[in-house]
Amino acid sequence: MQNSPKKPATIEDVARLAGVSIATVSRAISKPEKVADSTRKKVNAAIARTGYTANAMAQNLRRQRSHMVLVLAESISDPNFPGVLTGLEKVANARGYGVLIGNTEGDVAVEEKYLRFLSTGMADGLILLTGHLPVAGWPDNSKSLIPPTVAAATPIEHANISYVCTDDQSAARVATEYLMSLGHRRIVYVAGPKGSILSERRLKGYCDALAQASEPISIWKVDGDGTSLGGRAAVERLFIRDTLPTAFFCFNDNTAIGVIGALQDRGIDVPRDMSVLGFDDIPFANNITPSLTTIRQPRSQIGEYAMTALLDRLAQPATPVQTSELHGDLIVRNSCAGVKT
Amino acid sequence: MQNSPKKPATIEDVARLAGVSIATVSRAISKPEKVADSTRKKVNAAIARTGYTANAMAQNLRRQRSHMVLVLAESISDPNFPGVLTGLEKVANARGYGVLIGNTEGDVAVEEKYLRFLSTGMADGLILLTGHLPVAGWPDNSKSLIPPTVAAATPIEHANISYVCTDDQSAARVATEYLMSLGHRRIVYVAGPKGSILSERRLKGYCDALAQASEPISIWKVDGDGTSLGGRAAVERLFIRDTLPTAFFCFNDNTAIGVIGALQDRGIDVPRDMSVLGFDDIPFANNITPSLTTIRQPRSQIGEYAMTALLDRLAQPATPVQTSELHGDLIVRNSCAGVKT
DNA sequence: CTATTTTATGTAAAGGTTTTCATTGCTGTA
DNA sequence: TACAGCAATGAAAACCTTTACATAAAATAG
Repeated sequence: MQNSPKKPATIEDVARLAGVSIATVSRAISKPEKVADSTRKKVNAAIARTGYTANAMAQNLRRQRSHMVLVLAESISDPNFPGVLTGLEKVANARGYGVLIGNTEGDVAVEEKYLRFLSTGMADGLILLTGHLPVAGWPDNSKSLIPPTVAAATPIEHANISYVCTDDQSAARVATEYLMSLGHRRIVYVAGPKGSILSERRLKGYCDALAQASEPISIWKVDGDGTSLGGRAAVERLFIRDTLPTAFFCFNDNTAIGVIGALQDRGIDVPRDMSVLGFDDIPFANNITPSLTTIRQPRSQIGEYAMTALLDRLAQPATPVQTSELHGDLIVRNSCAGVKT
Repeated sequence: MQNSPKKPATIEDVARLAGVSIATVSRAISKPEKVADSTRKKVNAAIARTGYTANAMAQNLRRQRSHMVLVLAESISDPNFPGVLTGLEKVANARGYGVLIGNTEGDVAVEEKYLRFLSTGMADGLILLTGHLPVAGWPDNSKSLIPPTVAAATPIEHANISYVCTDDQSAARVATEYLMSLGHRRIVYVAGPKGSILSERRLKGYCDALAQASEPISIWKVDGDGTSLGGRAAVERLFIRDTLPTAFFCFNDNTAIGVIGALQDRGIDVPRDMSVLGFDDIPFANNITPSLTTIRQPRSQIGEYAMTALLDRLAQPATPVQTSELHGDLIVRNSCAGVKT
């Protein structure tokens, strides 16, 4: 109720009001059992009266910890991002950490800026959603100290970096097997961006499934770029040929949506005439017509695991680098059907 | 090239190496013109050799500024969020500020947690994307100091808070006029969530347009909730009645997508039989069939304006509270057509 | 009742900057 | 020649905590 003071209260104000030393106030807050009941009560009363909150910067400076984690993302518009971030935030908050987001848009200069930021000590750890090291050779030949790092959603193979992502290969195998179980034999894989590790991993699963078939089925891969436009373009290129596939397994849902759109434009009914299967289970997968059969990435879980791995490492630097591949479920909706006889 | 040191270099290390005092090092960095050329060169060399980066916490403590802004969002999955955030980040980064994101999911406890966080001084300012004050009565009856605040995307009417958002009313009027120009006279407004300020603002614009018509057109409003399911439900309820609308103006694109889906399920062709118009121009608006005619919210611009307003206020506390309503464009695609004769 | 341990508190250093103020050595003017 | 003014630098205070160490008082053991 006091008229708002110009300056926020410091620990010294509290100490004076409570008639104790600042050390006692500090202890009353952080190690209450170390302080006498009566004093603790006085201190708490003083805190309440002054509206005191400890200055985080002073704490951080003293403790040499910022209790912040930097998340570097290629693009926050990526439909997978919100889910992963939710998971990241959930465990970060639970453990008293804040989450800082850096949106790089693939710009190396921006990445470097965030790296410098990191070296100012404003963050204790780094989560990479970019799928690559911030700068070539980092951290090995970097002058500055680098903090614990974990890659999420897209794996990064590096001795010093844990990663957690979907088990793309198994999931892609399951997806392809599902199409095969519907009778499809001409299944095309619409790939992701050139050089995408994720696309390679999914391609492998697709090949695995094909290899297991009783009769031989040949691998059929066309290029894409992970966007719906890329999906459309893939369809256009395919229709120049004589033989057409009966099913599409797409690198991701965006691609699948483009494929479906292009097929519909050509008067082809999905799933009656052709089947389309995606990957990701983005929020919109259920909103298009036909609703999309796809693999669900456990986004939130990926975030939770990644942050847990990072914070464990922060708390206990000796914790070994570990990688987890999480299971992705096949979500059956209406974009796949039995092959036309 | 030196073997990585256990501890990061401090300003003292640099000073020793350069043979000057720490004050000079500090000046050489922040006010280069205040220091002799020869010394500056020595200092820079020392900085390069040590790989020194100033400890941000110590700087912040001393300067009483964290150079961080907290962005409180209801949900980072909101399709408008990435665009706004991009704008926010753009100007924040350009002006040396970091952006911290708090995802409240509408949980008051979480909001309060972030508010406490704010009062620790870890952020200098607050951007509210939530559409409401963090806690009832805040900041008026709050004990703790509250930092400069601006609301973005959803206006908050408060004497102490600037806001920047789309000029919903004008945009909604333009949208409705467009439908009228196509010959529609039975236009239904599918509202947003109960009590949504945004929905009210758009409703007003819709009414404005109707009021201007040469012949009287009656207002027709049905409930929705801002989701595609809400849109579907609205259609179901509508089809119990005798008279049907010829056009839908929807609170947002998600609603519109639900409406289109429900209409298609009933065998109604959009736009031949009925027209549907959305609001937002979310990334997916172009990916559905038919592609969605809608109002584009200038998301990135909203973010830029909001952050500019906040940082201006931070730099110059006397800057008056100001509100901006930005123009939203009508994006004509394929979900609206002339009324059937 | 003394000697020892335990408990509660205070003092002061440390954490890494920025910035005010004081000092030194010049340059140029009277 | 002396002095004002200026440029370059350094010493030290301030920012606000946490915590190691010291001290005093109280409890326990012998």
